[in-house]
Amino acid sequence: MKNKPTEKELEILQVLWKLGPATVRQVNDKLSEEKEVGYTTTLKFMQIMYDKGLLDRKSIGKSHEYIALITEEDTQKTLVDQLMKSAFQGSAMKLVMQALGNKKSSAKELEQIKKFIDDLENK
Amino acid sequence: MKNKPTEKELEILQVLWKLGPATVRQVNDKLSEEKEVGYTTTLKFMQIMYDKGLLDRKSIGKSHEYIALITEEDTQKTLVDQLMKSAFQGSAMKLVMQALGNKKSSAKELEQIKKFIDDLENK
DNA sequence: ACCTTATTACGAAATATTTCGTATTTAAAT
DNA sequence: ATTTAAATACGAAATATTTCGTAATAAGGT
Repeated sequence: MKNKPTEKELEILQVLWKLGPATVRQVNDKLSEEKEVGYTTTLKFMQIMYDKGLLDRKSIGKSHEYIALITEEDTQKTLVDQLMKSAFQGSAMKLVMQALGNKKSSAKELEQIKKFIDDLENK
Repeated sequence: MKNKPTEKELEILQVLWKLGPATVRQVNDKLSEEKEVGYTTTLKFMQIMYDKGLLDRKSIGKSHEYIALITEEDTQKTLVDQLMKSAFQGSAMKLVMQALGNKKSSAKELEQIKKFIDDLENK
C-alpha cells in the first residue's frame, strides 16, 4: 500500500499532472497564481520529492525538468482508500453518499454515475 | 468553512462517536486495542481538542467525561469536500467513481446508491 | 575569458503534529 | 485525617511539514 503525499506535495503533483514535464520555474509560476510562494520553497519541495522517488528529472540546459512518477489515478485511489478507512468505517457506500449529497452534481453526471454502476454490476 | 481535524484527532473523534460520552481512560483503552498509546498522550490530545472547542467535558467523580462537539456527518462532509478539491478538481463524480471502482461494493450497496441517486434527481 | 542572471544545493528557521515524563491534584478507602 | 491509586495539568522533547535565505554553480551573451 502507498502512503499519501502531503498537501503541498499533492499541489505540486497536480501541476505536473496538468502540465506534464515541467521545470521548477513553471511549477512555481503555476502555484503562485493561487498564492504567492517563494521560488526556493517550490524548488526544495521538488528536490525532496525527487529524493523520495515521487518525481524523476532530467537536465535541460541549466535547469531540470521534472515529471511525476506516480499517476493521478493511483494517488486518488490511495487518498480515497485512506479517507474511507479513517472516516467512513471502510464503507465505499457511505463515502459515495456523502460526496453526492454534499455537492449538487448535474443531472448528466448523476446519469453517468448510474451507468457506471450498471457497468460494475454486469461485470 | 471548517478545517479538518488532524489524523489523531480524527481517531479520537471516531471513538467518541462510537462510544458516546467517555473518559480519557475509556478512549485510551479503545485506541490501545489497535496500537499501544500512552495514557498521557491521549489525555493531552483530548485537552487540546477541548481547548480548540472540538470537545466538551464535564466532571464525573475525579475524572472528566468528554463528548464530541462536531458530528460525524459534518466532519465527513468537511473531509470529502477537502479531498474533492485537493485531488479531484472539485468533481464529486470523479471521486465517486474512484471510490466505487476501487473497492468492490456488494450488489445490494450498489442498488442502494442507485436508489439514492434517483431520490436526488426527483427532488 | 568575463560578466550577468537564472538555477541548484544546502542548511536551517518556523510551524504543526505527535508523544510522553513528571509533578500536582483529587477523591475514595482505610 | 492519612494513605493510596488514578486522574489532571503542564512542559517539553521528538518528529514531520512548510518556508525561505544564502552560497555555489552553470550557461549564455558580450
